[in-house]
Amino acid sequence: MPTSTVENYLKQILIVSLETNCPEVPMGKVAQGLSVTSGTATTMIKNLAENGWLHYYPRRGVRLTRKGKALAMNMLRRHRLLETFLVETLGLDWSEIHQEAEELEHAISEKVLEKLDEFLGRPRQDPHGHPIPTRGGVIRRSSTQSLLSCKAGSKVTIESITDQESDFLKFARKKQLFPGQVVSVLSHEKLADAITLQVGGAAPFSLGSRSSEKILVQA
Amino acid sequence: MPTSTVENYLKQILIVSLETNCPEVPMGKVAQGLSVTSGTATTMIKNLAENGWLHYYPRRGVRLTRKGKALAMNMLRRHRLLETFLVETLGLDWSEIHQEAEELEHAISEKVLEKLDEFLGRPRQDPHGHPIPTRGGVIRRSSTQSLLSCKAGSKVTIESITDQESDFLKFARKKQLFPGQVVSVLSHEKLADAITLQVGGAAPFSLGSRSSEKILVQA
DNA sequence: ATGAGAACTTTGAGTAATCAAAGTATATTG
DNA sequence: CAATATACTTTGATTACTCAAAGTTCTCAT
Repeated sequence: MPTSTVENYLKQILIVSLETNCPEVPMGKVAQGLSVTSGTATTMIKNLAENGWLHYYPRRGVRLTRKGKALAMNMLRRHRLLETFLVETLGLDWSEIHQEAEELEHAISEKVLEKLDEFLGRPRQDPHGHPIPTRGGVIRRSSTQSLLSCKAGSKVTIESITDQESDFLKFARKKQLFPGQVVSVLSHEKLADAITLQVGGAAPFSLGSRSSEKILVQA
Repeated sequence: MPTSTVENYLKQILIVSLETNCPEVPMGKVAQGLSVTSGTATTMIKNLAENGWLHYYPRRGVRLTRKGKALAMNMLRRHRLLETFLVETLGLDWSEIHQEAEELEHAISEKVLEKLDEFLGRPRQDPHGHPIPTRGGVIRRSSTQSLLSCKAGSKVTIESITDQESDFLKFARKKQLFPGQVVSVLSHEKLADAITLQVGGAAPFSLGSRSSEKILVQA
């Protein structure tokens, strides 16, 4: 059984490699992400390599093995399911759940995790809008997701606008809604059929479901 | 912040002192309850004493300070609330929750614990029937005795099962021995060390003293 | 191409927890 | 009371981290 330190290192490496879209992660990022000195990271990484969690290329970086990636994905799944639980079920604030989940993810068993997933209705995204890996360790690409399905508090990047109406596109452009833009979902009132958004530092505004489902986003 | 090892030692000492109804706990019980060698327990206890968690009387035993008892009670609260959550909300089996809670209790924050308590409707007892300490660290005691002290012919209600062994709990459930069940004591042979019971309409069966003293009841 | 600085590794030491085995005190029992 | 068994403590070693500080390699700008 891997210790929670091992779990943290692997998860951190996975997160960086997903962020940078590159499987090889430099040592500096590892040390920095885990708030340890670079010497500590080197020692630990050599140990992880010996145990088959990753490949270590001295002075260049690190790359997860299949086994390492599987565990890291599982940690991401745990983390994101727990965050979902903390917000959806217990009503904790969006801003305070990360640290909580960070602790709990090492303590929850596979069995409890499955029950939790079931209880939550097998959510596809956490409250931040990040995709939750499947039990098999796969991240379903969320590009088909529309703004309509985003939860309040999530932060998403616009991928495309699925409408050719020039009026709508003009409106979208005026509101800075175009691919690449980062949008904060301030609220999502299902009953009022309204999503309130903010783009950059501009004033917040609302969209109805008709409009928001035309906007495809990525977490 | 105490480590989870510290938390475990203190909780174990509290449990034994509640069971034996005596605040002083011998080293042997500590080592045994935590599955460590006696030497390990001695070393650790000396360290706990230095940090004000307990008083250490060499070759006699150990007694929690107010500070130590407060933390231990808090651990018991965490443990029992988590067990309740695992059974009530996630539907885990009664017999498998102890080990799960054992891990989670060290990872859950005070804030999440309060939200959980609220979500569960501030339960007073866990699924085993054990009382859940209040936030202030107080156990509301009810007048209970063990099945061992019941006379032939009496009819009692099970309040709790004071054993965490998964095998025993499975057996107990098979025999319908769980909190809330009404049990008729058909006979109690002191010399044969056997108590014969009937639960509901099922066939009568017998328990030895070892087992029957683990079952706490109310008249 | 070189020398300064960044990025990384090595070394030596510390902490928290553990065990096995040897040592010591206390209780029991002949 | 002495012999033994039980309960406990001490000692020395190990594991899994961690840091600070010294040492090494690489990159890139002049």
